Amino acid sequence: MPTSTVENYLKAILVRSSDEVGVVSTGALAEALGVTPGTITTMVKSMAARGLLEHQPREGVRLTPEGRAHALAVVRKHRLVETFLVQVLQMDWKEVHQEAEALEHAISDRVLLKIDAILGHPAADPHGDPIPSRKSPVLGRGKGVTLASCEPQKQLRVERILDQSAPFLEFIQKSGLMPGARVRVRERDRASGVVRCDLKEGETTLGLPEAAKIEVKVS
Amino acid sequence: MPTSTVENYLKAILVRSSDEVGVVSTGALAEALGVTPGTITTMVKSMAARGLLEHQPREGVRLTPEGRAHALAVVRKHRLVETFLVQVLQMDWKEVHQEAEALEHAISDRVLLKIDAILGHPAADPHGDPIPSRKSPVLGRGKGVTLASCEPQKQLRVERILDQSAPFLEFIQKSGLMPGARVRVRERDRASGVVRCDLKEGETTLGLPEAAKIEVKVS
DNA sequence: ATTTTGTCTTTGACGACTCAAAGAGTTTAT
DNA sequence: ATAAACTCTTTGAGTCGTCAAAGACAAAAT
Repeated sequence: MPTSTVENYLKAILVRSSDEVGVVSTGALAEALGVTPGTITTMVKSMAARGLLEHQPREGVRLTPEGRAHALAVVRKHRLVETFLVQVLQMDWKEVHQEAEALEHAISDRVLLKIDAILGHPAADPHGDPIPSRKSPVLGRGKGVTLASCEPQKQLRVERILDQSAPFLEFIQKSGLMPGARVRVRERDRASGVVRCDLKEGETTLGLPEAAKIEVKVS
Repeated sequence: MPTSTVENYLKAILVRSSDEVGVVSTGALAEALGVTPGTITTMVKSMAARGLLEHQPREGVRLTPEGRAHALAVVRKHRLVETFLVQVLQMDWKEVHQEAEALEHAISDRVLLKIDAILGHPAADPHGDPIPSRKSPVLGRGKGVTLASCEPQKQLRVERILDQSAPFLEFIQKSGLMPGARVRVRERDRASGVVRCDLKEGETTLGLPEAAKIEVKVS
């Protein structure tokens, strides 16, 4: 049974292996996990020895089917727990990511099944991130249109928030841009790097990089 | 912040320091925690250095106020989680102890507050163990009468089960001796070591050591 | 083609937790 | 009172996850 450290490594690799080959550099992992590059090399070697991933020295790392399956299970746990914390325990939207970060390693499959059932087998968590089911290799990230890339003036619906940091989520909450909200891009100015949107509660303004973290759908 | 290992040591000491002085031998801890005596000595020294307990070599160990407070917080977490798993997640009575053993180290105080509120601030967990509140030094164990020590023929009510092992809990469940159940000792035979009880569902028989694990109250 | 720069790996070390086995202290028995 | 038995501590060692610093490699610049 992998330790929670190993589970965090698996998750970090999975989330960052979006391209076809699914290779992640050890440097990117060091950055993501907040440890030194040497630590990554050491851990990666031991995980490779355990069959969780393959390591091409100086190239990068790729999950094996087993590693990938385990990583997906952890992500599933994380997202179901987040959903549970919001819907059942009524916790604040911007706190649950941090809480789930700890709980995902402590919750058994038995408990997870109960949670999943109580929630009615949800397809997405409170940030709009899809919840992988027990077998599907789902994990699309940033495939869709965002507030930075959509056509202006169209009626949109917020689908997903691609940044779980507390300050960003707080801004989202304050401005009413949470998943499900209706929104329309009134004006986007490449020169000033500003996006101005209309929504029910009024108007809001944000920078282009921030707008790129809000996935939307024409509605 | 203590690691979960340290929290388990604290809990083990608290639960075993029932007498006045509150001293626990390192041998008893080794037994309880399933590690070798040498390991206990080492850990105990480092915990003493951190101010969580006092260690009289070859005498035993006693929690400091700080250690005791932390131990109580862990026990509170454990018992609230157990109650939550049974009442909200509808989990099986005999599974929740094991689950809570992991969750008690991962759940934040924020989440605990929500759980406590949803449950309506319960005073006891599903086994009848009292849930310490944030300040009270409550932790009586085995103070009351048990099926092995009560007067026969009296109408009793099961208060508390003093053994969380799955096989024992299964027996309790099967025979209907769960907390709250009405029961009467029909006959107790010291020679054969057998206690025979009547309850609504019929009759049940158990050994004296087992009967001593069932705390009751005259009703 | 060399050098520089940047990234990745190796090496030596440490803290937390653990064991096995040897040593020391205390209690009990004879 | 001395030995035997029991309990506790010490010592040496191992695993896991980590760092700092030194070394190796590859890509980019001159």
